[in-house]
Amino acid sequence: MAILVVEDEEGIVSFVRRGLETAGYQVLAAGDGIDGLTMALSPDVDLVVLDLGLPGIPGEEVLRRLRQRRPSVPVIVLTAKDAVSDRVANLDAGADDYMVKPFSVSELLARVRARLRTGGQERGDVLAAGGVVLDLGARTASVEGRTVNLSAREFGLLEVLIRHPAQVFSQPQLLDRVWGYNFDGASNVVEVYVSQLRRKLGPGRIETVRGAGYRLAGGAR
Amino acid sequence: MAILVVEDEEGIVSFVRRGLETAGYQVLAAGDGIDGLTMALSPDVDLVVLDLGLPGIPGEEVLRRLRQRRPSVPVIVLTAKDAVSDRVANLDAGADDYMVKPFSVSELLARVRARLRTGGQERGDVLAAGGVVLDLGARTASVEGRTVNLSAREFGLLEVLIRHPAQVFSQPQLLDRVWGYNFDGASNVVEVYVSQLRRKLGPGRIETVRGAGYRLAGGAR
DNA sequence: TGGCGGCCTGAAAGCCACCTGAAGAACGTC
DNA sequence: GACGTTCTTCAGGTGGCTTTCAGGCCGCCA
Repeated sequence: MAILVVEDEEGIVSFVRRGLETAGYQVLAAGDGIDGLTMALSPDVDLVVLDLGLPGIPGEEVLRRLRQRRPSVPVIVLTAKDAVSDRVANLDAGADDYMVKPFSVSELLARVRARLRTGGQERGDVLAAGGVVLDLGARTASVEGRTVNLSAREFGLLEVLIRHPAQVFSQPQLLDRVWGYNFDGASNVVEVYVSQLRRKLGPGRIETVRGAGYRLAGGAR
Repeated sequence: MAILVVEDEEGIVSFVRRGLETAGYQVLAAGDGIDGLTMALSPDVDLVVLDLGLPGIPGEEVLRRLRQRRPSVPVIVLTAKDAVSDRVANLDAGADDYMVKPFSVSELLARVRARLRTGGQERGDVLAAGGVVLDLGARTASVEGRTVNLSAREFGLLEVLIRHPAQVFSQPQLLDRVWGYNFDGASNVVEVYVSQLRRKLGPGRIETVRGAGYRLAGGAR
């Protein structure tokens, strides 16, 4: 886990650095807003500790720009002010948490942990196979990083397939698992939904095994 | 202040209990992970002392599940291991503090006090996600700096959603978490409240996932 | 090569999940 | 007890999703 500290006071940087490194984090530091913003845009940075009292660009501006480019990275703001209105203003501006100077290292650590825990990736189980990623908690799907909108049935069908990559499921099996029907042979719903899924996922993701059923292509991608 | 001790060794339980009760805390005890998890989910419990060397469910699993349901409760972990990697692993897994056996009662008390001081109120009194800020103390929400006041139900619903940004919750799940119904089936209260919340928060904050439930829109802040 | 059966897919109809205004019931306050 | 607020139920309306249907395609086999 890499944490970026954007702070101009040398003393605070070394003091924070020691605490974070002891707790097992990798620490990067930037002395002003420009450097801070540049470094914060790197995907290697998992969390940002940002001082608002920076020389040059105001910290609020750094925060705003960072939010535009990387909306999901947790940011903990350091400030000297403690008015409630400031607090709310900062949270509105995109900070995830807020600390007033002076602060203790243990307090910082607690907030870092809390942010990496909840703000980071609190997602339910994520399934991935054949270049397709299914987030069961957020109910989203993506192919090669591209987000795909799925309806309930489409999602259910893909979930069954992705839970058992490369395994072939017959139409009756899928009808049972996805639709809950125990009966009825005269419906081509499965075919229709496979067709729709293929259109959304792109070609080559779902394979037909003639006379047997369908499977998710499991190959390395 | 009620503290839950999850520990299978009788000796340690009575020894810890005596220390905590002398210091004025109310003490609950559980002998295994299942009981521990059940009791820890009660809102009466203000802090959890968790032994990782439990019979049955591994303590790490208890910790993980507890974090999903009650992200804000402070947890102090007891363990026999002292490797730095273990320590980091536990903190990442959701522990707020960490003690290696054997330990002294005074050390435990110091850590309990520290946790109840910082964790008790500081954390979790303001939540922010998806452009919405929830002030748990004032029971208000604000969107883009504009304050909106919410009724109890509205607040409860929004709190569940904002604690798990981008996660989709089904109507039965929300009925359970916000209304406490175990089951009903024929009610559209959730729909009505989502509708009211949308009116107050403005469009685009709460998304409907047809056939699955609702979620707080993440991303753009 | 022709025929058959399994599979594909566009389009249309029906359904059902969801939305929302309104009204009555429950609650708290004075 | 009267009032205002909040909670819940109800009913009508809407749109997206699901399913069916029909026609065409394609692989397999005689």
